[in-house]
Amino acid sequence: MNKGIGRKIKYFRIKSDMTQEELAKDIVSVSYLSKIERNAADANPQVVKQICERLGIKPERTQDNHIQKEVHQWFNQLLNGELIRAYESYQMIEAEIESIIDAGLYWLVELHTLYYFVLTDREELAERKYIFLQQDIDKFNEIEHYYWLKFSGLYFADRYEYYDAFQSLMRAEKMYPKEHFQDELEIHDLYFQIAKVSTNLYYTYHARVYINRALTFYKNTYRLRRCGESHLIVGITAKRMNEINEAIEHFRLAKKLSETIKDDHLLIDYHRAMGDVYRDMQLNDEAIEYYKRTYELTKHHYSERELQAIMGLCRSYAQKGDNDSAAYWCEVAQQLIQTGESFSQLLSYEVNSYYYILHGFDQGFESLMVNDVLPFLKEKQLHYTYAHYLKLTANYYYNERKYKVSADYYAAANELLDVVRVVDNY
DNA sequence: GAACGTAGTTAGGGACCCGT
DNA sequence: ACGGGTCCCTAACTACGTTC
Repeated sequence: MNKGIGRKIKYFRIKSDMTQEELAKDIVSVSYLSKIERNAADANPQVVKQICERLGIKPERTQDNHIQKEVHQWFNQLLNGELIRAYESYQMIEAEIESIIDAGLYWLVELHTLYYFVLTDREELAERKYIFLQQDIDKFNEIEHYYWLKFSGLYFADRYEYYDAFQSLMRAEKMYPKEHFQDELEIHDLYFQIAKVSTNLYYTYHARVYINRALTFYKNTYRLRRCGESHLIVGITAKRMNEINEAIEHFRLAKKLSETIKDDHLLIDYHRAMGDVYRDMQLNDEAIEYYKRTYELTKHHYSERELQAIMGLCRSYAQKGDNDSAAYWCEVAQQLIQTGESFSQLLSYEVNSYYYILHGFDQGFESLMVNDVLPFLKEKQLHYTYAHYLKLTANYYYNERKYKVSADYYAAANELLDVVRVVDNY
């Protein structure tokens, strides 16, 4: 009769800073309250009434449809990335927590809140929510568990922990509760996210397979922004498979879409992707034009994208042999990092290592690699990037005439690249 | 069919265990 | 030491069978 009330009692007891002993006093024993809270005992209505009175809440369940509607609308807004509307909904939902617990939506709301914090860049809140949810994994039902895997995956990805993100998202796909969803939006969102993470891990084959599924769906359902983002990913995979013309074609499609829907982020990413292609082909002047346009579009937003644009310029000039210009942009990057905005650790490390590349190596470089960059990449299991920096370190040792150490680093790098290939072909 | 016996179930409590 | 959870026990109640 009072099934499910335990969760509500526990929530409001903790909220009012009471222990089980305080709440149970003169009503039931502590151990019995513990059972009630865990829904292991179906308590006498009189007992429940007394407990609820002490907590100042209503013992009866609200059979209100409107909150269910409200909450599911919020879930959809998050899925569609409608952040402004999601923000408004969140304010409303937060105020109605009592009804949410009653409606059995408690965990689903908590799980989506994790994703909401990730989407809105509130890293600390997201971390706290992640740790909080992690303690209750065993209480999740099938659907809640699916969302746990998906959202913790996206949480990892947001922290640049792509390897963990990949593992989590793949597990989510395996246990995707098909019967629960009427349309195919959810599964294709998952495919899209897997593709994005795979791209960051250089799992080109995986990225290609998943993004094609997502793109087909987004095309058929006219989700233009996602189409654009998908074309960029397809292009990046094509570039990595040396299909340069195909890559450029997809990037151009993304650009067209970005103009149609007036999406700045997409337009910025297009220019950067084009810059990357031309830099790969050693056409540095063309690359610089695209990176400059990217920089103009992002300038003074103090964002990750701005820093990426600057580093694109730095790399291109360095590759071109124009060390003065490269040093200038490296300096700009260093100043941007010092604004205090939180940039990805990886990008900050790259800026630091470019400083040494451009101004000459010294012990500082060795220390940066051995103490910071390499352990960081190893821990985050970013194999591909790790291999890149291992090679860079190997080069450094080679120039220092420390051939034995250098050879070891080269060997380690090659071994890692094999790991990436094996995982990607799995 | 009333009285009694017995086995099973459930609300509830006390002692103890475990992690912090 | 403290808060919370678990194990095991008891009391009360129920369902069912047996006896007179």
